[in-house]
Order: sequence, then structure tokens, then C-alpha cells
Amino acid sequence: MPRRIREQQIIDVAVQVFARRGYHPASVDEIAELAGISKPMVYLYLDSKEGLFLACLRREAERLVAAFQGAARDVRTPELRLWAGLSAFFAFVAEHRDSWVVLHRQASQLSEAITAEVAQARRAVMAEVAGLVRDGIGEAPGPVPVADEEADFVAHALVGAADSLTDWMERHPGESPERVTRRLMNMVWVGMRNVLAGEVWAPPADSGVPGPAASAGTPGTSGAPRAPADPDRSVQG
Amino acid sequence: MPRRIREQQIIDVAVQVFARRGYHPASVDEIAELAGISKPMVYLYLDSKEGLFLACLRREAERLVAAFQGAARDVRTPELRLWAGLSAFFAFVAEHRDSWVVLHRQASQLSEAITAEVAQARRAVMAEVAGLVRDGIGEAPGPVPVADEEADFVAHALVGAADSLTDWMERHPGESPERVTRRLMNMVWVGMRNVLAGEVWAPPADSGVPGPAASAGTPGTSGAPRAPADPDRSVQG
DNA sequence: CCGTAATCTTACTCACCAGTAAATTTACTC
DNA sequence: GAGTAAATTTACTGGTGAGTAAGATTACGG
Repeated sequence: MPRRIREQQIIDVAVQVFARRGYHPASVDEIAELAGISKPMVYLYLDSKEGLFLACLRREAERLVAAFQGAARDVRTPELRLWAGLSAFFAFVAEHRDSWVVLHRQASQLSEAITAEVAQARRAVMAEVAGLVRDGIGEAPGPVPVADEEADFVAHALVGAADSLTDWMERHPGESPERVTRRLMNMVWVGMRNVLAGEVWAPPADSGVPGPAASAGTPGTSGAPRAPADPDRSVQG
Repeated sequence: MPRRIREQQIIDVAVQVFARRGYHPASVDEIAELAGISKPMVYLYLDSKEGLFLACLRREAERLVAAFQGAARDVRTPELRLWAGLSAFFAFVAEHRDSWVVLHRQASQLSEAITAEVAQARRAVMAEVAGLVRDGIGEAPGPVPVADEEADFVAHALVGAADSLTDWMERHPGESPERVTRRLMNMVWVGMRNVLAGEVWAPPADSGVPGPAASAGTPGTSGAPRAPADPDRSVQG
């Protein structure tokens, strides 16, 4: 059995085991046994338990990013690109549950190298989403200079929401990834455009005491009244 | 030194160690040493490593929920209650970083009892947020029956976004919890009201091919044109 | 059929760590 | 200050699991 194929087999099994047990409780012995080989093979090909986990991480991250980018490519408007990207994300998670578990929850608390790898993958996803957000708003009517920081904020919120919604999906098996995506877009798109365009949701005058009116803070409902430069977007130390 | 106080000391240290190392790599020996006592004390008072972790989990979850609820209480309108709750959440995370790490990232992959505990805490938070969402929309103009499922979806998205934004906060130390909260509300509130009120972001006619107009899907901007009962909200298996 | 370079295994070592037995000190009551 | 209950320690056991040494087996070109 040639090395490359064996490596993939090992990684296949390792992803399952790491997903089920978590990094530390997972034992290399178990992975080797389930892969139908003996332990030293794992060490020969993947160096160490950490090396094995890193290989899993790299392969699955690559797959996820590829799915994400592949979906967004060939879609013209940024708005629809974001839609396509989110859609691909949910579809990926639905189809590769183990990959996502490994990428997501198993990866903190570990050694330097691993956390670095995870952080990098996460940054890559964030950058991708932030790019989509920035582009999407750039096309909005009016000259709207979007600060990178703003787009980054929105990207974090979006990724976090999508992440958490994977749990929701698990409890709603009837929901297709497409429908989940649509709901999220529904929920977020308008508000996102508004905040990035400078509109603001009004916080209470002083916290704790209710403001003058119930829906007082809801932004102007027409496209016209947009605050050109509001105080909230100014720099702050 | 009386038992209750010792227990709290031990839990204090344990939260730090679990947050830094993660559950499995953390050793009871280290916790005992940092707490200035010997290992059998830990076992006498907290039963086992798992018992110790559960105690940490329970205490910190209680604190977080208390902060959340305490902030929302005494605030009249649901919209502002949600604001207050989110604000309290971010403030809590900013102030009790270790608590949040333990509650959040360290808690998967563990034994039955622990995952159950975490799931329960998470469900509690979700229910709280979903309640705020349902109330908040209930007050919206018009007769809007909000399905529990809808509110649950929004709650998941919100909690996930908030969760992820804790990372963003770490990289933006200048940002106050209040400001982060305001930004998130800014981003989400309008869209949330819209989707729950029945307005829809229009997905592309067929995925992949861009729709007729760029911002075509943006919901009507005035309060008037609201779809009374759109197909997307009908039941589906 | 010999050499050599893969592939693959058995059978260990060694360290770490959860959990415990047994004893010892402290504190407080009668 | 005898008695007892809580607080606390030293000094262990037993299991598990990462990593390895040394060798066995297969494949294949000369």
C-alpha cells in the first residue's frame, strides 16, 4: 500500500476519532487500530500525535475554504457572492460534520503550533467574509467609505452566527442549508447595510432607564435620511 | 480555613488553570499547588477532576446568567432589554475572561455529565435570548405571530455572533463592551425585525446566476409594504 | 536469487497523572 | 485537657498512552 494513500486513510480515521473524542482523549492506538495498521506507521508517516492532528486540520481547512471560495467564484454581485459563500458553508458543515467539529471545537487549548494553525485558518475565513462584506457595501448607493474595521466586525458577527447556527441545524434536520442561509441573510442583510452606511440603532440615552419611545431607536425607514458622518464612527482610543 | 472558603479558592485557581490549559492537560496537582494546598483536599471537597470542573462550570455559568438577567431586569421595553442583556454579556466577558474561556471552548469532548451540563447552560442562555427576541418582535407594529422556531433561530444567530465578537474584542482593546453591543444591535436589529415581521431578503431566482438587480432583494424601506404571509414561513417537514 | 529500499509489526520503555490509604495536625467543645 | 470532628499532609498505586527499538515482510531491479 503506497504511502500517500495510507496517509489519507489514516487522516480519514483520525478526523473521525478526534471529532468524537477530542484531541487529548483520542489515542493514537485507537486511530491506528481503526485504520487497520499498527501504531509505528502513524509515527513514521505523520511524525507525532500533534503532526497527525495538524495534518487533519490542514486538510479539512483546505476543503472548507475551497468549498467557500468555489461557491463564491463566478457569482457576479457581491451580495449574491456572500449568499453563495454562506450557503456553501452550511452545506459543507451538513455534509462533513466531523471536519467541522475538528476545525471548530477541538482546536483550542493545544500546543503553540496547533493554535497558530487554527488561528490562521480562522483569519483566512474572516478575511474572506470581510472582503465580501466590504465589496457588498461598496456597491451600495452613495459614497460610503467602509473602514476595514467595520467590515471585520461584521465578518466576525456573521461567522459567529453561522457557526452557532450549525447547532440549530442539527436540531432541525428538515432545514436545508439553503433555507438556513436565506434566513440568516434575511435577518442580517438590511441591518448590515444600514450600519455600514452610517445609519445607527439608537442606544438608550442612559442605560438602565428606558428611552422616550418604544421603537425610538429604529433607524429611518427610507433610504434618504442617512447620517453622513455620525459620532459613533469616529476614532476612539 | 473553613471548607466553603477553601472550595471557592480551589475553584478560583481551577478556572484559571482550565482556561489556560484546557480540561485534559490541566492536572489536579498543579491546581492544588497553585491553590496552596495538597491534592487530597481537592478530592475531599470536589470528589474528582470532573467534579471540580463541573463546579467551575456551574459557578461561572451562574455568574454569567445572573449578569445577563440582572441587566435585563428593570428595563421596560424588550428592545432595550435585549440591548442591556447583550451589553452585560460583553461586559462580563471583558471582565471575566477565564470564566468565558472555560464556559465556551473547554467544554466539548468531555464526559457525558459535563457535556450535559454545558448543553443545559447553553439552552438556558438561548431560551433567555429567544424570549427577548419574541417579546421584542411582539411589540412590533401589526399582528405578527412569531413562531418559537423563528425566535430560536434568531437567538442562535445572535448568541453565535456575540460569542465570536469576543474574539474581535480581544483584538480591539480600545472598544468598550457598550460600543460593541451598539454595533451589533446596529447590524442586526432592523433585519431581525424585518424577517420576524415577514419581510424577506430575496434569494437569487436560481442559485449561481445573479438576479435581475443588485439590491433587488432589499426589503421595502417603509413600514407599509410588508408581506402578510410569505411562503418561506410556511411549515416544512 | 541477491541487495536494498520500501512497508509494516511485535514488544517494549518511560513519564505522567487520577485517585487513595493512612496518618497527623489544628480547632473547638465539654 | 480529654475527646472528637474538621482540616490537612506524605507517600503511595495503577493505569494509560506517547513514543521507540529492532526486526520481519514485501516488492522489485539487476
